[in-house]
Amino acid sequence: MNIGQASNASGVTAKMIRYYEQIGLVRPADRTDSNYRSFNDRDINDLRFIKRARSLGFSVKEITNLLSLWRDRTRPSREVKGIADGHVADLRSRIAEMQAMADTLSALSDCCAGDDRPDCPILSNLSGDTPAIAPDQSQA
Amino acid sequence: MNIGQASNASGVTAKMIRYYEQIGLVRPADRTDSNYRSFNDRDINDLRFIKRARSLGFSVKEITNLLSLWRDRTRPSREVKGIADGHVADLRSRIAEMQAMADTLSALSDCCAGDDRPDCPILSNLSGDTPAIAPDQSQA
DNA sequence: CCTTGACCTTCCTATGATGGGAAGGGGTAG
DNA sequence: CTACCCCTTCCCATCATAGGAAGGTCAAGG
Repeated sequence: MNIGQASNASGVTAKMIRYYEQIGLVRPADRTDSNYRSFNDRDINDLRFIKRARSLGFSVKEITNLLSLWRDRTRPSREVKGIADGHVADLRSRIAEMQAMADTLSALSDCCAGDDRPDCPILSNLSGDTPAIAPDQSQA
Repeated sequence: MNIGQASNASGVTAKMIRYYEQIGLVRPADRTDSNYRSFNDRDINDLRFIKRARSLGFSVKEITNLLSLWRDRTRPSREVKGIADGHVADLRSRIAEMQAMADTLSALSDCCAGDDRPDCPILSNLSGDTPAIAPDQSQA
C-alpha cells in the first residue's frame, strides 16, 4: 500500500502520515525501490488508532504514550486509565471555561436590542461600563 | 505611559501590545524622542477592551470588527449582536464536541479496572475492537 | 516507444495567539 | 558616571494541520 491507499484506509491524510512519521509518532514506513512509502496492515492499524485518539482530543504527546502502552501487552491498565482520566479532567476544565464565556456572552446578547439603534450592552460591557456582568474581567 | 505601564494598566503583556500593533488591531502608539512607545488613556481603554473580548473567547479578527463598531457611535446594535451571537454559536458547538469526547472517554475509563492487569477497554476501543462505544469513529 | 495524468517525494510556508530570548540603546537614581 | 532596569527590534518555538512548488515514478493507452 502506498501513502494514498494508506490514507484512504486509515482516514489520516497523506500529509499527516508523513508528519507523524517525521515527529516519531509512527515508525518510518518501509520504502519501495523508487522510495515510495509502503504500508502494511499493522501500519494501518496504528494510523487508525491515532485517528481515533485524536478524535477523542488526545494530544500527539498523549498518543505517543498510549501507542507504546498499546504495544506493550503487559502494561498495567492503571497507566492507561491515568492518561485517560487526566485528559478527561483537562477537557472538562476547558469546557467549563468556554461554558462560562458562552453564558456571559449570551446574557449580554439577550440584553441587546439588535436593531438599528446604537445602544449596545455588549459593547458597553466590553468597554468596562458595566463590570457586574463580567465575572472575570481582571485576570482571565 | 511607556509600554510596561500600559501593560500593567491594561493587563495585556508588552509582548502582546506590540503584536496587536503589528497586526493592525490597535493603532501604532505615539513615540517619544527615544523611540519608546507612549500610551494615553484612550489607548489603555482600547487595550482593556481587547483584553475583555479575548477573555470572552473572541478571536482577534472578531475583535477588529468589535473595535471599529465600538468607535462608531452610530452603528446599529444589530451588527454587534450578530457577531456576539455567531461567537456564542461557535462556542456552543465546540463545547458540544468536547463534551462528547469527555463523555465517551469517561465511559471508557469507568469500564477500565485501572489496576495491574493489562486488560484495558480504553485501548481496546482505540484499536477498534469495540466500535459500539465510539459514536464518531469514522469522520470526527 | 512515448506521452499523459495521477501519484509520489522533499522542502518551504502559513495559520493564531502567545512566550522566550538575544543584542543593543535609553533613562534615572545613587 | 555607573548600575540597573526598561525599552527597541528581530528571530525562534509552540501545536496540528493545510497548501503549494519542483521534480521523480508508475501505469495505461496511443
